[in-house]
Amino acid sequence: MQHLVRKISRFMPLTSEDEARLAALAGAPEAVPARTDIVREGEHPPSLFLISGGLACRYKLLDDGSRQIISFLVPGDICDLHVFMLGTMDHSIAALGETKVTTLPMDEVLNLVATHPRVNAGLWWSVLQEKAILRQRIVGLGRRDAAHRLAFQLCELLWRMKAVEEAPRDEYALPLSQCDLGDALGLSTVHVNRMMQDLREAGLIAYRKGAVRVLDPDGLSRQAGFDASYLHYGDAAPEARGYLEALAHRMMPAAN
Amino acid sequence: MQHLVRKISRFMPLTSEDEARLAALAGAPEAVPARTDIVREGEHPPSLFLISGGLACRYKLLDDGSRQIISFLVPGDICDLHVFMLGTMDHSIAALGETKVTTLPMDEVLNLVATHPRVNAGLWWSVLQEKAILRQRIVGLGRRDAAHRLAFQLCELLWRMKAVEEAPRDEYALPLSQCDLGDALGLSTVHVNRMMQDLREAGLIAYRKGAVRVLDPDGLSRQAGFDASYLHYGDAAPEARGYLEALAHRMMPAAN
DNA sequence: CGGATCGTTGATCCTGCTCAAAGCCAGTGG
DNA sequence: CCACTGGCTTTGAGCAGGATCAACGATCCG
Repeated sequence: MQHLVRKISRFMPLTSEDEARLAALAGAPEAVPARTDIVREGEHPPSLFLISGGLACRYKLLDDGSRQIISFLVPGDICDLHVFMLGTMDHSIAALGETKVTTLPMDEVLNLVATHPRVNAGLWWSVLQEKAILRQRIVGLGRRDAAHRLAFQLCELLWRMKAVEEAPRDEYALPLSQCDLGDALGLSTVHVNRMMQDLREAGLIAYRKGAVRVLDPDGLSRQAGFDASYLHYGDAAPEARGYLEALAHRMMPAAN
Repeated sequence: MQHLVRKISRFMPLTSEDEARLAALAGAPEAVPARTDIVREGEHPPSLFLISGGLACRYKLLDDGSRQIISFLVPGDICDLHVFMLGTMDHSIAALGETKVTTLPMDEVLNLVATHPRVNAGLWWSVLQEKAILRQRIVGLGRRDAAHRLAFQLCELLWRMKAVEEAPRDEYALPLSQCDLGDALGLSTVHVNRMMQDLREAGLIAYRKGAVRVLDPDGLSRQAGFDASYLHYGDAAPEARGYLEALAHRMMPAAN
């Protein structure tokens, strides 16, 4: 839960009451083994799942058996926030390495967001950030070559991990095979391997036992054409604050 | 504005008051010439722009001068709903053919969604639908070949156009060049041309003067591997209704 | 030790890109 | 009315980024 608070705080500070109420939602983290589905396409999960450790991914399987990884979920990300509104999952979510998942009861979350506008805004902001990440991935898949895509992905994960304080000294856990990476980047395993070697030989990254260390963040960013502004950290709209105060006043006249 | 109401109604019916209040927001539609930017990357638009006719796209330009079209905007889509919360646009939006744009004053929209939970839900639903469309596009770009991508895109636009009643007899306006289509599908103009010919020769579509007629929707869907469920029309979560009623009660105790 | 999974390397192939040129309009101006 | 122009489509030929296929080494684990 601390991860979620950190992520939202990157956008807009929460009050200590907000944080306390959020923390009160979370049950005990549950360990999900590597390569296990957390939510499957077509289901309608009864609660929300918060990634509180490890790494997961959204993916779809195709008729021909191939798989496309749509996005990665890092600690602080919520698997199925959208089933607030949508009936069924249109994709699956799986743990990549061993992953910790915290269950948040749907009705309590609904109650919390109905009474705590900053929490509400923070959760919706994370939806918008995810959307921005998806857009950026489309650009990469459509118009960048393999080397750029890989470097970009490593940059993005570095920034997102840093935002939740999971990348000390520019090093973060990346518990996935080159095959997984290929499924995410729209490349073959073999080609991922060769690109990875290039990055290592260029002295930009080191990779050992499921963890990446970015040796030269600036160099890697330059090589990737990476500009973190699409992640919108610290980029709240001026209206958002005013809107929230208005909402807070409307919803909780006694408390304000 | 009628388009937006139709789109939202595909998800959850609005009351006649909701519709009236929405309609009251809209000023006169303004014509934007083809190939003109509506919103540019880096800006922070002061109002919301609703596409009320024609066709627009979100896109990013890359350092090397190439362009990736991220998604298409059909009538009823809102350009910059996310600047509710995010400070700056991380991409641009341009009219493809001549497009009609209606301006919605930000503060009035904020006021409306604060008091009309069904409208609020409908707008957020459209954000979630857009997200689902982005995910599907990632799958296409990462793992489908050129023929599938093109067929899929034509299917998606057909379904979205039908949802806002802009595709009578399976025909809809597609005012863009094959170059634009290539920028959307991650293909070269030349290759789009050849794939298009294949579809025509297969008797699946006809294309003349900026309009596509889908001659065999089932055949095209089969060829594309298209399954419309990701668009989530008519797929509201059961919780959504209960949540909305609770919100409505909380926000407007007098009105309910 | 045997088996499974993953990383690495080399050889070959193919989808789709690039380059180039020619046809096809629609608009424009003489 | 016709020549000219510019944007778009169409076609052909050659090229290349990355896929595919296949094999081998490394590591882990029962």
